[in-house]
Amino acid sequence: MSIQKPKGTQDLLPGEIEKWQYVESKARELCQRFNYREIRTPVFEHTELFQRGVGETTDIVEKEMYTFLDKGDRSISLRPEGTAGVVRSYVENKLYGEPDVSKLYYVGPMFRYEQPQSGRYRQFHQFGIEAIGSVDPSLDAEVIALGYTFYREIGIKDVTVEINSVGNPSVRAAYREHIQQFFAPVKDQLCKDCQSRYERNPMRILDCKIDQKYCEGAPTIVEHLDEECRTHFARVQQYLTALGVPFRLNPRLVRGLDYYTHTAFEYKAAGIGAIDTIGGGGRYNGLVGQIGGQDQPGVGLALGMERILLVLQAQGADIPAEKPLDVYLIGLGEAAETRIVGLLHELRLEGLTAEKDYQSRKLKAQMKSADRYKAAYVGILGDNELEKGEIAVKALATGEQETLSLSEFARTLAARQRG
RNA sequence: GCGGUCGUGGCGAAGGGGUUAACGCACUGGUCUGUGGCUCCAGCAUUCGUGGGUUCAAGUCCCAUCGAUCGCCCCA
Repeated sequence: MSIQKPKGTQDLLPGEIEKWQYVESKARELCQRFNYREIRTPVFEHTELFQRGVGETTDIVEKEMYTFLDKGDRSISLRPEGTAGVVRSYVENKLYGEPDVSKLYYVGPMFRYEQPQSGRYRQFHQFGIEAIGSVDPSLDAEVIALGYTFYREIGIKDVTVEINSVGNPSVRAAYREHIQQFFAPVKDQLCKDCQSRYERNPMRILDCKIDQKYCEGAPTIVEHLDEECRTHFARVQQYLTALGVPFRLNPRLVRGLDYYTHTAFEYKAAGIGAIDTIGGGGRYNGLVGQIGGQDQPGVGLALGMERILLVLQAQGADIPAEKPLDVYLIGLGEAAETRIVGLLHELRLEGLTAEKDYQSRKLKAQMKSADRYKAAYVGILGDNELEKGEIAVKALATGEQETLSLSEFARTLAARQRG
């Protein structure tokens, strides 16, 4: 059997790739307006970076990483998310030495070893931003607003923004105990998953679809925030309102990465089957220090490209397709075919999109081909035209045909197509 | 890691033990000695994901395996 692509990966072929290019170009353009600059970091890093950054006990690190030993016996992992690498680079390149907040964005592949399903792949792509160097809640709000604006501008409808505060480490430790106490009496009635969540990540029980009945009246983390956390969260909400970003408080929102502090948020939209999260992020004060830098607070987000495209498709959004051809050239006979090659190049140098046949097909087949390419013009050159120094030019849309002189052919069509 | 469904030409899809594997789309050629989109005609799978088994006989039944897809966990 022939070789197939690895499970959970995809080939993005012409026809599909245009959609990616559209979404990516919108992302870059938006980042420029918000003054975020691109950063490209390796797709693999030392495994330790993710263990320290993402967190030893997270699902991502525990069971989803592509980890291997390289020839120097170093443990290497394909990046499962973007933040750790960006923060590592921030530290390694001493970007904290710069006077302003570092506002960075990235677009690229991430890797997680999971069973694929709708909207989930082993190699998937994220567009993300990171703003490092400030605790200002207006920065949290800006990050959330950028994501929201992005969805709006590429044409996704009905995006919901959910926010929560997950406090700081000491708030969270205290809250964890509260919630364990709350569920302790019903612990044995909880579903199998929640029984393990009880130890590992009790906040997740609140998210469970099966055990909702036991969740009523459960303490929320928001009720347990200390003064500093509460103030920060309130300010973020004020700024979001000022920015015109509608949001919903979700006291049960918990993210799967350990590094979040204070603000956590997710974007949701329907259209990907069982999955509705299309992006998320939060603040990560403490992560930079954990990775070994002089401590700096940060906030960021990551949006799933595949999920964006799935939602766009589900909503029937029209995404720019491939561009039609300006000119298709047909040469009849050896002399004409030779001349066609030069003419084709002239057209291309003039900036037009031009093509010819490479399969020695009949005139009729070449016409069909031009039609498939949606060519605006077909140039037909035969012996009789060649003798007169002319070329027959047919406009496919109208069927009208004219004769142009070979010397001004390229310039004439270029002028028309540019206009 | 676990569970459901599915794997037949470039694509969509019939066939559910019996001699030559429907049909549609696309494609190629002809109808039209140098002009596309329409019509009509012709051509286009020594073979049904892979491996093994049952049988006189296997796309068709059984097992395994790989893959796709959807779901669980978790998330993008």
